[in-house]
Amino acid sequence: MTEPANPIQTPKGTAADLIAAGLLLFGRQGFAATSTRALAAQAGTNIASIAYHFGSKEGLRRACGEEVARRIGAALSGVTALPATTPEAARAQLELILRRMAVFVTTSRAAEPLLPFMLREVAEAGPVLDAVYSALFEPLHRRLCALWAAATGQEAESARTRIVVFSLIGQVLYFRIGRPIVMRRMGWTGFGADEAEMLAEILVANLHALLDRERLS
Amino acid sequence: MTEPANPIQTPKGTAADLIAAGLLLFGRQGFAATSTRALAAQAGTNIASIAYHFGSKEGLRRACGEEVARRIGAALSGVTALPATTPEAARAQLELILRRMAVFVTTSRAAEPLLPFMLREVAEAGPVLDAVYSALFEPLHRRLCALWAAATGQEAESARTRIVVFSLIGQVLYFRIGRPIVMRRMGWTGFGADEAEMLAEILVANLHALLDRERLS
DNA sequence: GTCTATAAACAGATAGAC
DNA sequence: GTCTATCTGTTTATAGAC
Repeated sequence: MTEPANPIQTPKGTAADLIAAGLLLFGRQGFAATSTRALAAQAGTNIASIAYHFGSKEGLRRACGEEVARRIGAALSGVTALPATTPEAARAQLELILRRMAVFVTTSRAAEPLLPFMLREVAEAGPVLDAVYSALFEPLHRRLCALWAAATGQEAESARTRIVVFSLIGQVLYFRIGRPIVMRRMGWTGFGADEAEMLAEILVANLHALLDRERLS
Repeated sequence: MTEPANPIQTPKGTAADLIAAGLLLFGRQGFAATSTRALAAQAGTNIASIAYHFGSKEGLRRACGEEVARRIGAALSGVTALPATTPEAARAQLELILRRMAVFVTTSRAAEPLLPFMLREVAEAGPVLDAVYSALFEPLHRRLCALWAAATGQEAESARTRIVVFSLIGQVLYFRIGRPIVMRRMGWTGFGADEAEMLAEILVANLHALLDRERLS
C-alpha cells in the first residue's frame, strides 16, 4: 500500500500494453462497452494481437485481473502480515491500515488504473472477481476481522465483527466511488491537497470512537 | 400516465413491462451488456416495441432512471422533509435516517430491482445518473450534512462535514455492494433474520460515537 | 510476432402488415 | 399498439501474408 522506493517495473511489449489498455478502458467504460478495436488502438497495436496473446477479449480481462491481483497483493503483503499480540497493538494496526487505505484511494498513483478496474469487477461480479478478491478483499477482510477481534475481545467470526469490518471498508471505498459524482452535482470544488489527511483523520477518529464504545458495553 | 391509488403498485402495460425488464437486466448485467432482444424477451414483447415506446435503448434507460427517481423520491420525501430545531433533534433524526437506510438496503422489497440499477448507474456514471442522483443522493447528502451541522455546530459546507457524511452513506452502500461476493468467497452463511437490526444498531452506535467525540473536541 | 483483410455473428433501429 | 422480417453497421474472432 505504500509507494515502493523502486516503483514496480511494468513489463514492456505488446502484451503488457494490452493489459495496460484493458485496465484503463475496462475500468473507465466497463467490459461490455469496450471494443477490441478501442483496446488495440489504446495499446498502439492491432485487433488480432489480443487473440494472439490472450486468446480472446475475455482472456485479456482475466490477464488484467491477474495483473491487478499481483500488484495489489504485493502492496498489501506488508499490511496483512503484521502480528497483533495485544489489544493495544491491534488497535494501532487497525489505525495504520485505515491511514494507508485513505492514502491509497485518494492520492496513490499506483491505485489509479487499478482501482476503477477493481470497482468495475465488483459491480459487474465478473469472472475475474475471484482473483482480485482473493488478492485484496479477502485478506483485508480477514485481517481486519482478526484485528477487531484482538482489539475488542469479540469473536472474529461473529456477525457483529463482520458488519463492523464492512463499515470500515465501506467508508473508504464509497468515498472513492461517490466522490466524482457528488462533487460534480453539488458544485463542490474539491477537498484540497489535505484530502487524504482529513479522510484518514476521520476514519481513525471513527475507529477509536467505535473501539471505545465497544469496550464500555 | 395517471397516478395510481396505491403508490407501491407498478403500472401495467408493455411500456411498464419494458421498464421493469430494464431495471432488472440493466441492474444485473449493465447497460452495454444487455441487448434489446433480451429486454424484449424479459418483458414478453418484441424488439420493435422499445423503439415505439422509448425511441431507443438509451431512451429506455432514461425511462428506467426516471422510474427509479420517482419511486425513491417518494420513499425519501418523509425523511428529507423533517425539521431539526435542536442538536438533540438533529441527532435523533440522523439516527432515524440511518435505521431506515439499513432496513432499505437489507430487507426492503421495494429496493430489490432499484438498488442494483442505481449502483450500476453510479459505477458507470451513466447519463441517467443525474436524475437518480437528484432524487436520492443529493437530498440525502444535503440533509445529512445539514443534520450533522445542526447536531455538532459545525459548518454544513465544510470538508469535514462532507467526509463524515460520505462515510455514513458509504457504510450502508458498501454493505449492500460487497455482501454477496464476501459471503460467497468467505463461506459466510448469511447474517440471519436480524441482519437489518444488527446493521442498524452498529450504524447508530457508530453515529453516536462520532457525535460524542465531536462534542468533546 | 505483427499486421491486413475478412468471415460469421450480433447489435440497434426500422418498414410495413395487421 | 403489436409484431415479423429485414436493413445497416459493428462486434469478436480468424485466416493467411510477411
